[in-house]
Amino acid sequence: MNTSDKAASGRRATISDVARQAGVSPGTVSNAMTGARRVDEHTRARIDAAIAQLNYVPNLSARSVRTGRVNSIAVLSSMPSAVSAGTSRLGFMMEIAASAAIAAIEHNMALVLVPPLPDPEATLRNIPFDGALLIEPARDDPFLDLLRRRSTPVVAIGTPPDSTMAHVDLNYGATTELLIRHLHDSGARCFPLIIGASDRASYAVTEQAYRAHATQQGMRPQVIRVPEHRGEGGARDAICQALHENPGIDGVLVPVDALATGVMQGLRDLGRSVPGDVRVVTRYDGLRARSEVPALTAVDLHLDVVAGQAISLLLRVVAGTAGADEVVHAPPPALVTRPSSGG
Amino acid sequence: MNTSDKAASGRRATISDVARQAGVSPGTVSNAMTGARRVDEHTRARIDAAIAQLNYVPNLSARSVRTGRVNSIAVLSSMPSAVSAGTSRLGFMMEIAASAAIAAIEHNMALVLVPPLPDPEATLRNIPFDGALLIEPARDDPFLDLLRRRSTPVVAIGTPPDSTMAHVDLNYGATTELLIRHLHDSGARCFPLIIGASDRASYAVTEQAYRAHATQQGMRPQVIRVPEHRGEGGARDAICQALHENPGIDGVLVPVDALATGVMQGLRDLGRSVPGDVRVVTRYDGLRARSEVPALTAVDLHLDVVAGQAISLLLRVVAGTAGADEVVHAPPPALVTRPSSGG
DNA sequence: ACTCGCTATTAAATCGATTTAATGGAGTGA
DNA sequence: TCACTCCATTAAATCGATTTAATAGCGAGT
Repeated sequence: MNTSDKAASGRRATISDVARQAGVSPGTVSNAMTGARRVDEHTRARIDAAIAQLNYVPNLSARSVRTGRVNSIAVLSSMPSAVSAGTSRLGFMMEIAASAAIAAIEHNMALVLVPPLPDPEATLRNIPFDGALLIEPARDDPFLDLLRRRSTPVVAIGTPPDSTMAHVDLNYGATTELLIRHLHDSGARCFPLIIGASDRASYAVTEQAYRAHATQQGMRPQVIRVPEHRGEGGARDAICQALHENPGIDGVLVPVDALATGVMQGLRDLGRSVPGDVRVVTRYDGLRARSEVPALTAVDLHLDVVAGQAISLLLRVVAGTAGADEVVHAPPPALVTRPSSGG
Repeated sequence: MNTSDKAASGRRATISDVARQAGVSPGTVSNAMTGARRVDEHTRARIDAAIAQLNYVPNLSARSVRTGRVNSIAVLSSMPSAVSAGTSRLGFMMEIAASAAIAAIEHNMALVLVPPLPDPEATLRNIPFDGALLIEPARDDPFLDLLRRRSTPVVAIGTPPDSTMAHVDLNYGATTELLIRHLHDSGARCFPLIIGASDRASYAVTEQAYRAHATQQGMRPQVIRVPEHRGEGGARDAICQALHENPGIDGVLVPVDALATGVMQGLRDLGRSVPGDVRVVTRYDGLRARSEVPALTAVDLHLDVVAGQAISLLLRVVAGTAGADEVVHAPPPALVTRPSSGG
């Protein structure tokens, strides 16, 4: 059944065990497995037999020490968990992660999940990865700085605050215009924009598109910024106050889904009907948007495609065949009409 | 700013660079970092200073070669993707993964996502992990066999088909009884059970509880098994045929959410109203159940808690402080009443 | 003064792979 | 026959950490 004492002693077979069994040197086994150099056909056959016989599985850590690559990609999001997680912990990040995991594995890369945490530095110190997917980073994103210092390849999903970074463009402008036009078409003439208070490109672009629409339509623009860490509660308070000051509000543009459910709570508290009195639209078409009553009109961002684009861009950055500031564009967003806007 | 030529040459600092800078040996630096042995207070201070100065981050692969541990846990699901993923790729697995990632990181473990794939063997060969979370394994689960051969520690979520394996008990029996009682209370007197065709403990236990109810209430039991790979379509066909043969059906117990949405499609096709003509209940309260119209009555399985239980059990199995057949019990399931059952 | 024990430290071995530089043999051409 | 190239293979160096076994220094006990 076997060759040496060591190999029989129950521990995992090593490349040397295989080499001994096949009557070759470890280097040759390595070449046969990785394909780094040619190996004679007959020799290769003996090696393959030995591998099968010893049930050999290469030690990936040992390989990584030499190659300097660990074959894994991290998905990072520093969005406060009040927003990114919520009760069911699903959402934007997990939807991307699910598709990214599949795309990654097709390139023999593992996908590791790095949830938002109080101490990002200590967290990253213990997780090995060759590159990272960073989800909609804010300007003061704690992960971003760490990754820069480590000079780890990064691809952002969504335009990053400083544009000197490879990313997948999520078409923030087109998405906002889609939502605004729909709000307008569904009869809304006076609607505030509710966004988070941190400095994200998505907020900036959204605000810009919103203000453009307002001036064009002669609507008085009202941009409400809610601290992200307050989550739903902050949005609820915000809409209540806004309606108190201006009862004529007949719609709300609230791109972040967690803030949207907060708005819905506020409207229920005030006894306003949706979509009768107020039409509500949000951006991300996730669990929250769909299980709200009534369900929220949202946008299909094609996140499965986006995840695939991000992974292949990242792999190219890691390999050095793409610049560290290359940009790819997500497919055009598509409106998903639901009852919250009268659809 | 630095010490040796090598350290200045732009490459990542190693433990030797730190040692040189602090005027000690690499072994002492290692001891200071890992806490394996005592290190004098003053020495430690010099080492900490050197670490900060050189921006040293330990090479995790090198560490792993020695320790034999890689500090990561895989989440595996071999449920065919027609069921586990679906359009939006969310679901049971991702909900567990999200909470498990947080629980894992709190123990300095990374969580890697391993989606269902055509070639499980090749997949696992390239992913390093110390232990695995296996989601509701079937009897012929391809991952299970691989993990056994590698003698990798595993914890199943949900009772596995052969019970010789550590797992978190998801209370299949109690869950089914909850759903059946609710169906009965909502007026259903003749309802089939629709489950997948593969050999899972959840199906077996569910079927048993269902048959017990049937004999007790004098209802003719009808258990319909749908091939899992056919997903929604299979369930739609199944309910259509069942209603054709027996128009008196006034409810459906369909625990798998992907099959439940198939049933809803079938009922729409036949023009049956839900919950008016037929009451429908499912088990997993995910995206599908919530975004169905009308939304489906389901069960809160407390998956966030379950994920935490699974991770800590797995860590104990890895450490050897828990038997490879230990069982922990999930919190009792709670009914989530929705319109599909008239709630 | 001498031994014993204890602590902090170090030099060297080790983990399991990849990669480099060296080697031997076969084939070619003059 | 000799010199030369080409090829598959190997021995040894290497990656960066941890761990073992050895050592120096010091204080206490007799």
